[in-house]
Amino acid sequence: MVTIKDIAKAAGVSPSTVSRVVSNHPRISKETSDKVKRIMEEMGYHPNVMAKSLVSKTTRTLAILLPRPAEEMFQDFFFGELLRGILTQSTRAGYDMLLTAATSEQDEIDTVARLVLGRRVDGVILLSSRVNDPLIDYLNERDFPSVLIGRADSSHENMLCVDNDNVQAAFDATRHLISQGHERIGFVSGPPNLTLSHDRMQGYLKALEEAGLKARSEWIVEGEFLQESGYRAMSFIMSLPERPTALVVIDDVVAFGVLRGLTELGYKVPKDLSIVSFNNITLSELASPPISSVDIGTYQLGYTASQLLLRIIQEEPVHQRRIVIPHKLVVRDSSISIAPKRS
Amino acid sequence: MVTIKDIAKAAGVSPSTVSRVVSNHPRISKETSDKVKRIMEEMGYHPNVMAKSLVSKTTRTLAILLPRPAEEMFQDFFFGELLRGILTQSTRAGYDMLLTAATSEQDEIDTVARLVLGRRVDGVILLSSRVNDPLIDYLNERDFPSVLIGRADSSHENMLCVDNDNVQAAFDATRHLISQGHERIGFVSGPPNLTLSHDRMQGYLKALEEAGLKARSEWIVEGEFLQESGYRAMSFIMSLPERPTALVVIDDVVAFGVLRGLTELGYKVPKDLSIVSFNNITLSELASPPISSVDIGTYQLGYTASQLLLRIIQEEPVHQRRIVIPHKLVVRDSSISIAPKRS
DNA sequence: GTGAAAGCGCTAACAC
DNA sequence: GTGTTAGCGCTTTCAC
Repeated sequence: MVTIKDIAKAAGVSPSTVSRVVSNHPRISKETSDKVKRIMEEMGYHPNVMAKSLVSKTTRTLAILLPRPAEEMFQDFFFGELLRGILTQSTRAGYDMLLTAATSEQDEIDTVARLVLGRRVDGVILLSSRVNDPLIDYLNERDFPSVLIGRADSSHENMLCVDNDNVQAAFDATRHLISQGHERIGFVSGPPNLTLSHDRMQGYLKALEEAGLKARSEWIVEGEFLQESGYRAMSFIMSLPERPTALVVIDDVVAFGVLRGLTELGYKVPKDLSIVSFNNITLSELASPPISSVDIGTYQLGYTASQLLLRIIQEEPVHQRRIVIPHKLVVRDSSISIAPKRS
Repeated sequence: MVTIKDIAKAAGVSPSTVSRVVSNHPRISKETSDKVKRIMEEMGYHPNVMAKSLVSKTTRTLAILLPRPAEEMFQDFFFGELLRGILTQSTRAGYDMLLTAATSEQDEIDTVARLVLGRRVDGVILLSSRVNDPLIDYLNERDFPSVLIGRADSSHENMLCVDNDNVQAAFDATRHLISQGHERIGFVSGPPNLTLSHDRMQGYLKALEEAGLKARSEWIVEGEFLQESGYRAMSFIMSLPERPTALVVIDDVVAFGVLRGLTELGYKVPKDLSIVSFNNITLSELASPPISSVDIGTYQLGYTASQLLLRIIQEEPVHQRRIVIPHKLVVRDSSISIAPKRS
């Protein structure tokens, strides 16, 4: 392994001079600089990252903290897109990304403690936000540079967030169904401890209320971000004596489960049941029928989060503690009523 | 930031004793150990990762080198599953994962040089293998611990690989179509510089040859791992005066593009064209009709690669330089002939 | 402009 | 069992 000393010796200068050449120190003569650079090239010198960060106290590395259980996330295709957004931005800025997954709740805190207190990374990006998230508490207490993709609950007002307006998004989705003539609309939600589930539920309820429609608790089903979850929700809802004519579904993968179950049972979408969901992954366009979905700007969510985090780390001024990425409802066949239904 | 010295001072021992306690050195008295541990707990001590790796010359970090362009990979849903396999195993072993993407070819070498020569990571996992890959040369020359997910070409015999038997997999897929009565079978391939494309092409050709069927060059189309690529391939093939009755497609996403195009044009699958593809992502089961696909054990591919790499790093004996993960053809509606066709 | 020296936080001989 | 010392590869005052 060739070190700064080896270069110094070969160039007949001191280690500090070599160090200065590497970091483009202003008052270093062009000659020495050129000579040292040539020798570095010849000897294949590369600075030792660990030694550098030991003294500089920065790592030029960010951590991505995967939600637990990570399985769901990976299965959800929009994760790849999110990752791509994060990676593009941070690579461009010269930062590396560390991917970490925790297994248990305790392990989650331990992992982040190791990264934060062990000065392993300069900042973290949190994916998915739960109500009363202990991780957010931990990071907040220590003032560690971090940004959340999602919304922090009210006890964490000063947490940096990149999020969608999920209340509005769900409102829009529900309004759309109402505009198609539906009056009996159900909601298939995700895990109740996620702020995401909570927000979308609010938007759904708000739209119903504004339209003077009543929400019925048996038309609201909670589950996971998994296909099976959609399948189960569908089974339950279709077994009700009084069924909704349309469904707002928390996630495309879940909607796919609903769609699949309906098809198996011989129901037609949108004729028997209309569907609108969220995230607009490739899958939703490819389903048959194609699923109407709210595009949440996944790539931009990741890209912006990474950008915001770097701004904090580099102590640049941050104007807003919460950045809202715009959403857009993409209407497809799954929610277009040919003949609007009446209750 | 609380360091080993602070603990030493507070406990009235020397820094080395604290270091020994941290690393569970055998000959340290239970009393001091307990006392030091208690104080560490109280003061919230966590070892500085950088300082530790500077002296130990290990980082307990592995790099995942994303293929370029990474976009394709991310869009391909099986990437998430692969990542999950890698992450599960390495997290279990106490290693962190660094995710890196390069932009240009030169940048690719620079990136890996920085990681390798800068002692940033202990090993790398390469995703996707190209013919004559300069990265593999680079890593090989320096004897740097690395594992390739895929097959290295013949000039890199000693590269560690975790792979499928892609020749056999494509052979199986093609045989299946032949057994369904097809005699005119086309192949939609991926980028020609990937060993993967090459291997699957070989298997396809071999199956045709064994069955005494002739391969026709206009029935073989190369593209990317993208849906649009499948769409284009479909357009081309369906515009031929003499068309195949079945298609082997390099990847599920591409097959999806083919399927989608066919549906748009009013063709029926499998009646007008049968399809078999590879990877068996969730999508293939969900398509209509569901797509027959070769399951390549994606999770296991990632898990095993990570395991093998750690074995190398820890200098444990490695019995085989190439581990083959078994594949399995999952037959679905897209390739089941009700009425076998004759040319 | 460049060199000498100290130190980042930790580990690992070598003493005793 | 535990302390002392040197040093991992680098940066950064402080001299000159």
